[in-house]
Amino acid sequence: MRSSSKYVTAVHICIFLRHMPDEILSSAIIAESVKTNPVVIRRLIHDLREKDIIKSIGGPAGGFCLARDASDISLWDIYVATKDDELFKRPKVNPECVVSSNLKLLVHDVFTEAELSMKNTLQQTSIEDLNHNLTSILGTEEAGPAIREGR
Amino acid sequence: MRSSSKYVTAVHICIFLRHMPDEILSSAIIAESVKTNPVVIRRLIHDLREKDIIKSIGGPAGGFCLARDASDISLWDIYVATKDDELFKRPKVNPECVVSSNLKLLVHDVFTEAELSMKNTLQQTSIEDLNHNLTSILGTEEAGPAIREGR
DNA sequence: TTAATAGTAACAAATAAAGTTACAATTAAT
DNA sequence: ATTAATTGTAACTTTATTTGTTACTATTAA
Repeated sequence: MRSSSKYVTAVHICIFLRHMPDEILSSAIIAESVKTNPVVIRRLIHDLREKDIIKSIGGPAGGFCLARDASDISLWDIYVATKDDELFKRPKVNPECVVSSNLKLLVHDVFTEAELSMKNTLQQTSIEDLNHNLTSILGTEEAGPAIREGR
Repeated sequence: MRSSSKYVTAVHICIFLRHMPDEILSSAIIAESVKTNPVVIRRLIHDLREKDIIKSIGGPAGGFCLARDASDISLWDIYVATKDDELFKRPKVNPECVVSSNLKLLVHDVFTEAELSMKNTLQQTSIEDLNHNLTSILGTEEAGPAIREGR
């Protein structure tokens, strides 16, 4: 996994779970698909569980599946669930400098507005939409999807 | 400077240069204000120079100033100048997985649209606007701005 | 009771970012 | 011309963040 690709990896996992419906997938299977460690997957899913996007089942034959309908999970929902920092990180404040000490206040409104305008776009695409597109892509290829499922 | 706060630091520098008009500020002075090393400032300004946002003057008494009118430098201009990665970083592709191998294609359009909607917002705020707001903030405080200029 | 799974903490390794040193190029002042 | 202060940039070091790993407890189906 590349640096801080948490969000896109979470999107990957959600599409993956939708694409293999009616199946409970273990962190090991998901980790194979993302090419990472099962613990990394369980950690990432922790955030998605809190927002009721993915649910987990314990015990043997346990694993993960979407917590609600894929059409009810938007890219914005996943963005909110996985973000832990501000969209634009600020350098540490220098109280000696009038620009630095007022910077947060100066940019707050416009940065908030920028994030909200992004929200309007990301809200409009659901995991169901993305899985639908994926199915179309696979359908137009010569070979059937089966041999490409790979895991 | 905190991790990857390049963009907001660039915004800081531009406001700082506008706030001290008719002055050529050295990387040492700017570094003091940002609480970092002069070389870090020169490196950051490199990106802004390429986009004609800041210009540099060599030799003794050299330094930096805005390359064009502050009202003609928007937060979007600075965003474009300083960004070096995609807005949402993707994990490395796993060609064995149909979701991973098609992920870029699946999210490309909506992520591009999200960035464009952000552009619409960031374009509307200029360095002139931010400096104007800063001046208002300082004006409403009890003490005059002079003793707060600090550097 | 067993075994396979999730949840999570603690730690290690890898990667990325920031800071530092050093020096060539430029240029204003003398 | 010489000097000195500055930018530009490369190379390297340090620090911070992210990712990966190990180890363990809790849960639960068989």
